[in-house]
Amino acid sequence: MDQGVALFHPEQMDLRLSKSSQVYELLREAIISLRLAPDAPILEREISAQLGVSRTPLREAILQLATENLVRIAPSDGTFVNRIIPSEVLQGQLVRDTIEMRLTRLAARNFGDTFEKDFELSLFRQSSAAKRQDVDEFFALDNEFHRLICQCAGFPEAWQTIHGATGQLDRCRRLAFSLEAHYSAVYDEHAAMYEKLRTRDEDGVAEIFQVQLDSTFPSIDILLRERPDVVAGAEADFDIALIR
Amino acid sequence: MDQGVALFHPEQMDLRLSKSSQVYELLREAIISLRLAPDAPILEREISAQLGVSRTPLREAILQLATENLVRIAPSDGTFVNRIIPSEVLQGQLVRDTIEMRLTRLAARNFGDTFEKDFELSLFRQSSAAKRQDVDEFFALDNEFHRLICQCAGFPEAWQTIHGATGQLDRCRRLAFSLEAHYSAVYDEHAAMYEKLRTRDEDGVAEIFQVQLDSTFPSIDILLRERPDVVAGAEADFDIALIR
DNA sequence: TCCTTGATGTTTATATACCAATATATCGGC
DNA sequence: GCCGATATATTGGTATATAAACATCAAGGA
Repeated sequence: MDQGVALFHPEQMDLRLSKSSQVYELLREAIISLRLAPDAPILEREISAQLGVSRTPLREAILQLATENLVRIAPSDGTFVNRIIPSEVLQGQLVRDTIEMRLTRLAARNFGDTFEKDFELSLFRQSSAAKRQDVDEFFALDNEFHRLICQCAGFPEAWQTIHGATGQLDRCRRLAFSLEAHYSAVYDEHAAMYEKLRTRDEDGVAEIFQVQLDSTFPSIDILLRERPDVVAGAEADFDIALIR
Repeated sequence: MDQGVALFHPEQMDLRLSKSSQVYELLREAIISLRLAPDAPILEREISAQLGVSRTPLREAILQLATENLVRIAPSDGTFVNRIIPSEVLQGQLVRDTIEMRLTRLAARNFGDTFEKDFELSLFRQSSAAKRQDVDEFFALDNEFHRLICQCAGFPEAWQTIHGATGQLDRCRRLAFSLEAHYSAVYDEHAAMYEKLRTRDEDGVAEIFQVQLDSTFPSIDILLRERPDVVAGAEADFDIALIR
């Protein structure tokens, strides 16, 4: 009813996972990429029909998104995609700046040779996606790269914690990325990080990662300038000094 | 069938929340307190009957617990309480040591007088629970105290991230607590932290919090000595040096 | 003896239908 | 135009049924 063309199709799903997980991944990607825009309603009946699943797994997926504050469930009213909430973007930045930074240092300290081929494959795919200017793919590979670092640090489950706390931040980074398309800069940073990891240069990898983290702040500026409509509240809420 | 007496009763539930959330809190508390022991099966039919809710909200609660790795869902086999997983205890410690430490410092920097009464009420209730030697209550208030600090730091949602990452750690702390019952030491630390927060002494509060964080390591020793049966894997897996 | 095979029962995973509660929109009356 | 009754849509929760996967164990053959 709402859209002329359906946003979701059954063939998008990854059949190896449970239905709930498949639907969750699909919805999350749609929200992060802004294909599902802030304030857009999520109709259980409509989406379950589009995807060919029942309300049960769909509801489970939506609940998960609600715990990440990506959607807002208003009982007896509807479920809606949340706008980008400045304080939660900053919270995500705080999480990356603390845990992920610590894990990245640990990964350098404990780097094991068995990860070499994983990193090299990841970097190759990144360069490939960069050449094709494929935002979706590159952004997914960016996440995979950092998840790989968590594994390398010996705390693979920690990625879940980080990922669950950076939904709002990801929307912001992703949007800035699609507007700026600075593929090569990010690729170069990742390649440099890998070199430092491989040589167990803890301070070296931390320094580069800090640069990448700080590049979020210009992204926030871009977001505010280009798409104030997707942000909740006033510009002043982005008080970056709060976390420095 | 499994137990002579039912672990759960309908009257335990907090009616202000949704059924899913009520069941989630109840199950989580039971797991953290070890009333639901590791390897114990969680039967959807049985528990939904005990609590007087249908399988749908119960399942949603179980799924949430599964994302925290407190339970393991084996499709077509059963759902079981996980043992305490050393690497995830350390991960929880890592999370507290990084994010929560940062937030605690922020709370001191931004302390607002409106929080004074909240802290004072919390401390009063802590001392009351300590007098009564009420482990359940004191442990819950301990968590509430740290959550309050997150609020005070301006990132109330961040508690969710911390809480979701420290389930395994909490079981360990909680068990050591019930074996040691060092109520007064923890209360004194909290009172001292509040004093430092109130006077906006960032380094001061950080120092005390660090002491409290470090007290986890003796707790791990207690856990290994007294209850090796609830731990997954070998003692050697607790390689604390990994995160120092 | 050992291995394979298949029957059987249990459990989760999903689907479906239905009811309750409630927020919102609609529409009529003034 | 404003207000209130009513209709409608949506989530929350219940109940039940079916499917699919798996563990277990007995039976049977090499």
